[in-house]
Formats: sequence, structure tokens, C-alpha cells
Amino acid sequence: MALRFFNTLSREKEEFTPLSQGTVRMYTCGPTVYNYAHIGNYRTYAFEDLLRRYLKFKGFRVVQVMNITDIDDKTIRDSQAEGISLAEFTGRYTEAFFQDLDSLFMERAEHYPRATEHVPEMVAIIEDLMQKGYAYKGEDQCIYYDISKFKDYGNLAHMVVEDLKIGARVAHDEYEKEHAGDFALWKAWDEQDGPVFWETSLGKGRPGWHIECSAMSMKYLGGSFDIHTGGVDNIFPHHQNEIAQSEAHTGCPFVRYWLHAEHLIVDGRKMSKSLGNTYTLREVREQGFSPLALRYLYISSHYRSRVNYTQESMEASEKALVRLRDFLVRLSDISKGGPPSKEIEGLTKARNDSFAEAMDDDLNSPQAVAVLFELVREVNTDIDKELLTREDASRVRDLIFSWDNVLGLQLSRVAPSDEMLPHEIEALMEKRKEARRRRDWNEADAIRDELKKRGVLLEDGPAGTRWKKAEPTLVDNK
RNA sequence: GGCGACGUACCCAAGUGGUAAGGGAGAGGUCUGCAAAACCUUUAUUCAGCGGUUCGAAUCCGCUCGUCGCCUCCA
Repeated sequence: MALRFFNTLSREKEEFTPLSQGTVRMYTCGPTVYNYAHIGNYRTYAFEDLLRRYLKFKGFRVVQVMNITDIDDKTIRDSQAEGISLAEFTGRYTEAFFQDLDSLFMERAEHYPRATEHVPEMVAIIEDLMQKGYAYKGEDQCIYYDISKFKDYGNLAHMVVEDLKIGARVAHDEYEKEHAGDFALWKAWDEQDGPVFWETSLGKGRPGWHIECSAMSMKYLGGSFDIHTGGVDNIFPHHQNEIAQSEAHTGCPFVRYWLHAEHLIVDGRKMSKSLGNTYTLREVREQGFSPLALRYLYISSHYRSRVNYTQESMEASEKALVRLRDFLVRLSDISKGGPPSKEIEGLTKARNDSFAEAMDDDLNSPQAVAVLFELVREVNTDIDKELLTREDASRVRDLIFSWDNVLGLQLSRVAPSDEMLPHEIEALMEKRKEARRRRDWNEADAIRDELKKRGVLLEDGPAGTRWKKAEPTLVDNK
């Protein structure tokens, strides 16, 4: 089975092979730390997390770089509005960003370079671009990239430069550029920048936005690397500009596979400040949903489709997770001895093939999740028939854990039911057991209701009474 | 104006030529003192509409309707 990705460059699914065998180098556009990131941002980061996890599942070593944009118009503007330094301001949101990554159980990338720490690298590229004639200094002392010099400009976005409706969103006179499509590599200092500037050979000023990604990706990954990702809105102009800068600088192909994630929408509508529906992770929690349910929502639709965040879709996600967790608890309760069965061995192998087949096909995670649920139902049926031995259960559990290394739903951390309960809860359970023995159902049901109020749910089965917490707890046993 | 995407059940969502996955919700049933969990059955003769190609179309082509994205610093 071959791993295939939809490459924005060709608009086709292409078989994936890394430049150097066994290692994948990928650059993932990270946050601009001027605010708390919203659940739409995390949709893209979750896609990138899924990508890196699946590459590792396939046996690749992954070197992932995610930039932290800690200087741009917004960070400067908003830090000044608060009257604090740029570093203090961006530090706050950078920290919050990493906390959110942890809450969503995203793996850490290998590098998180900050733009402010790579200005010399950017300056070097800009100097080279000027020398080669791809860049010019405007009357305003800003340095611009001349897109007319780069013959393939528009190749990623599949746009013809002449067709661009100039000035659709930016005032013509905002910058003194030769062409409206030219973009700033270096912005000359002005009073609004306050203390934020670098004294360089290019003059006093600060870097433009696009150049940081070229400089930092190539520094950590080389002039040509395997994968570059981001949200669809970055295709043009950001990623197009990165190509123009990088390839003009190095003379070799910049990125081999461009992958872009579609946006998340809320209640069927685009997130926007005016609609007041740009939720942060904190707000998701305040609505009573867990970050893991959000993660489930993310992977339950394909990354190139829009995903719709609604009350209903989040409730469905929570319930789906409960079903998976209940299944794992059920597996761990199996004590039947005996040899492992050939049927379970065959089933797990077949399902693992289906899982990989789905993920190989451009990360079809909804299909992969469907395979997971099929397995759950099939094995549940076997458990009902008392066919499953402890060894079979262990095999199934191992398979699900290996999938979950990709999906990241923390199924291996589901609290086992032999966890210690507070004494008074245990006493109540014992009391109920007595009541049931006396067939005093009123008493037994009253105790069950009482425990439910305390967040403990009871399930009576043939092997005795099982309990679980209403709110799942995760244990750190990884 | 240019380029492009999408429209599958009550909701979410796979499926790109071989006869409609999966999750949630609803209904009925098995099990259970009851409940919960689990399992079984059930809910699209049909994939926005209309034509065409084909032995065969949700899948390919054309048109129509509808929703949406990008077109210069938004994930």
C-alpha cells in the first residue's frame, strides 16, 4: 500500500516518497501570537498532528518545524495598546498556545522557531534577493519582492497574475510598490512601530510576514524539503510568496508536497468576530465539552472538508468517545482463560489493513474511525457470546492502542475500573449489594441514584456490579 | 469580473464506474428485578434537479438550481 497525499501544487493525489529515505521533513505554519488561538486554528494544527502521527505510524522519522510569529502588525499594535513590551505580550499567548496543544494532546514538533530570533537569517535572504534582482527598495524605504520576476508566480494558487482583481481588499496607496501584487520583504521603521525595530544592512525596520517562513523552514529543513502545510487561506498569497522567495534564493524546488486543511465553521457559518462565534478552547470547555471531544470532531471529517462545530456535533463526539472508552473497560474486564483464537488474529489483521488503507488514502481519518467502530461492534458481539479470552482481549487492545497513537484520543489512558474509590462510595456500594441480596429494590435504586449524583455510574452485570465515573478521568500511564 | 470547491438519511459523515461505510438521534426486540452497557432488527430502491455516455452512474460528461471559498499579510 502506498501513502498518497493530495498535493495542492498538482491538485491531485500523489504517492508520497520523502527526499531522504526514512525521514520526513515538514514545515507547518504556526500561530501569530496576538490572541488566544481559536478552534479553527486548532483544526489545522490537529490535522498536522494527525499527519505527523501517521507518518510515524508508517515508520518514518519526522522532523517537524512550526513557526511562532511573534512580530507583525497585529502583535505590535495590540502590545502597544496594552502598554507592554512586544516580548511580554507575545509570551503570554505563546504560553497559552502550548497549554492548548497539551489539552488537545498534540505531539510537540521538533522545532518552534520564533520570528524575532531569526531576523539575521531573513536579512541574508533579502540581501541575496536584491542582488539577484528579485527585490527592490521603494520610495518609502521598504523592500518589496517583484513578483513579475518570478515566472511561476501563481503556480500554487493556480492563478494568473494578470487576472488578479487588484485592490480588492487593500488600498492601492497603502504601500509604494511597483505592482499591487508585490509584497513587503522588509518594512522600514515608522513611528507606530515604537521600540520594535532592527538596525540591519537593509536599514532600520522589521521583516515582512512571508519571509520568516522561508528563512526558518530552510534553516531547519534545508532548501528543499518534503511537506509544507497550513490552512487553505494560506495558499494565496502566503505560501505562493514563500515559493517565490525561497526558489529565487536557492534556485531549487522549495517544497515537494503542499497540504492544506479546510476551515472549521460554526453552526454552518464562517467564524467571525462580528458573529461572536470565534470560540477558543477555553470557551469550548465552558460550553461543557472536553478538548478530546473537539479532537474527535476534527478527525471525524476529512481534513480537506469543512468541519461544522455545533452543539449537536459536539454531543455526538462526546458520546462516541464514551462508547470507545466503555469498550476498552469491557476488554480489560475479560478474565476468560484459554488460547488466543485464530478468528481474532485474522480479524485484527484484516482491520489493521483497512485502517492503514484508509489513512494511506490522503489521511482519510473518518474512514479510519469507521474501521475502529466496526471492530468495536464485532468484538462486542464476541464478548456477548463469551468467545473472547484474555489473550484475545489483549490483542484487540494492543491494536486499538496502536491506532490511537495516530488518532490521539487517549484511549490507552482510560481509567481502569479497579481504581480506588473513596471509602464512603465503596461503603454505599457494599450497602447496595446487601440491599440487592435482600431484593430490596427501592433501597438499591435509591443508592444508585445517590451515587449517580456523586458522579459514579453503576452497571449491574452477570459478573457483578461495575462502576465508572460520569466524567472520564485519564491516567498518566503512557 | 477571474479561479475553484461543495450539495449523500432527522443530524454529522465515508464512498469517484459494479449496485449506498461509520457515529449520533429515533423506533422495536434480546438480556436485566429495574436501569445502564452490550447485541440484533429497523430508519436513503437512493445520492440537489434535468439530460447524456455506459451492460451498469452517487461516482464520468453537459446544463440548471443552491451553498461556499480565494483573488495581496485570516488556520
